[in-house]
Amino acid sequence: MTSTPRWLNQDEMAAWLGFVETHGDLMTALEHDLAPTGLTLGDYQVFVYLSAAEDDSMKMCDLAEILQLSPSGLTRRLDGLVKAGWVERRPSELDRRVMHAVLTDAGRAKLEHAAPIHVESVRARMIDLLDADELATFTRIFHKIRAALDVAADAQLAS
Amino acid sequence: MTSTPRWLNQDEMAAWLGFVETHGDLMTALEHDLAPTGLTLGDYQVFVYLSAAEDDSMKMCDLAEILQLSPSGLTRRLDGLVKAGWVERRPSELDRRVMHAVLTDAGRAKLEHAAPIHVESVRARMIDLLDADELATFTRIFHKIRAALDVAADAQLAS
DNA sequence: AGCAATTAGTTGTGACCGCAACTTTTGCGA
DNA sequence: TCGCAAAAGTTGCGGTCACAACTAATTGCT
Repeated sequence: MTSTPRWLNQDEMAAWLGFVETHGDLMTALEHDLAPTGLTLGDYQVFVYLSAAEDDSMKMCDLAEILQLSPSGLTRRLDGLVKAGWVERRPSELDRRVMHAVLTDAGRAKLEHAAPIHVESVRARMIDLLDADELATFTRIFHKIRAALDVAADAQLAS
Repeated sequence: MTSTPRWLNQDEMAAWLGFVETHGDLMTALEHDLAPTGLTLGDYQVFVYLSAAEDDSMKMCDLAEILQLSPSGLTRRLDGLVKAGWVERRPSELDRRVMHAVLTDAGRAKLEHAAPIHVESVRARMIDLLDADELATFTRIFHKIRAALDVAADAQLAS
């Protein structure tokens, strides 16, 4: 009953390999650009989401989900940020299971210093390379991929 | 002398976040699809490049570069494949510093079993979602990004 | 030929992260 | 109200990987 595999043709292979191989190098370059600030990309992402949240504060579980991190992964990542004095843990008063991660003044200062550097890095290595059409197509493509992943996850859940 | 940072506008932010966030989920899904074969994506990539090479064999340093892995990273990854009997280490006869990684018969059988599963996974989660124009744009975008990375690396080297 | 610089690969060390197990707290159905 | 399932977070453990230091072999320059 198995049909012949629908192998990738040359164009499809080029798209796939270009994507996979370039992603790694791009992230390495961004990490390198950000390094002089003393932050990793992981640190930076925590700052971004916390600074965008109400009271510079988020529940651990929400933060873990948005960062695509396991609960234990987030615990360990926060350990480093707390030790550096950039983030505080604050127990919730409403639900004593919940911990909030809160950006400190030092953390906010660190972010404000790093943000222009990181934005310029992302622009120079990706965004500014694309014209308006390319940007729109790029966004649409990943939106489609995301949607398919979500559908598959729902189907998995329903089984 | 510092000018106002050129923050990302809404469209640019959507493109960037869509890319970063979706990549992680996509890779997780591909890893999950491949898991029933007993292979990780890392294992699979070694197989792909070895099977495409002359004599199913590659020098460690070439393999490390194409896999975007440090020398030590490749040593450890091969350790697992060798232990499983899928790959052999063979010293070069021309240069006694060099080790070749060689696909075994068991490794080739494993790849031939896994390949259709992985290809279907990549198609379902990405390639088949794109029309011809999108595929071409996608390829062109990552080609641009890669070229910019290479230029930057050359400039770094020349300094 | 002979010595220095380079190259290939491995190992020690430490960072990061996921899974599973566990504790504490909350929510819900009988 | 009681009791059990579910949820939040941490810790132990194992896997993966990069950096630095090291060994062995080759290349190049004199």
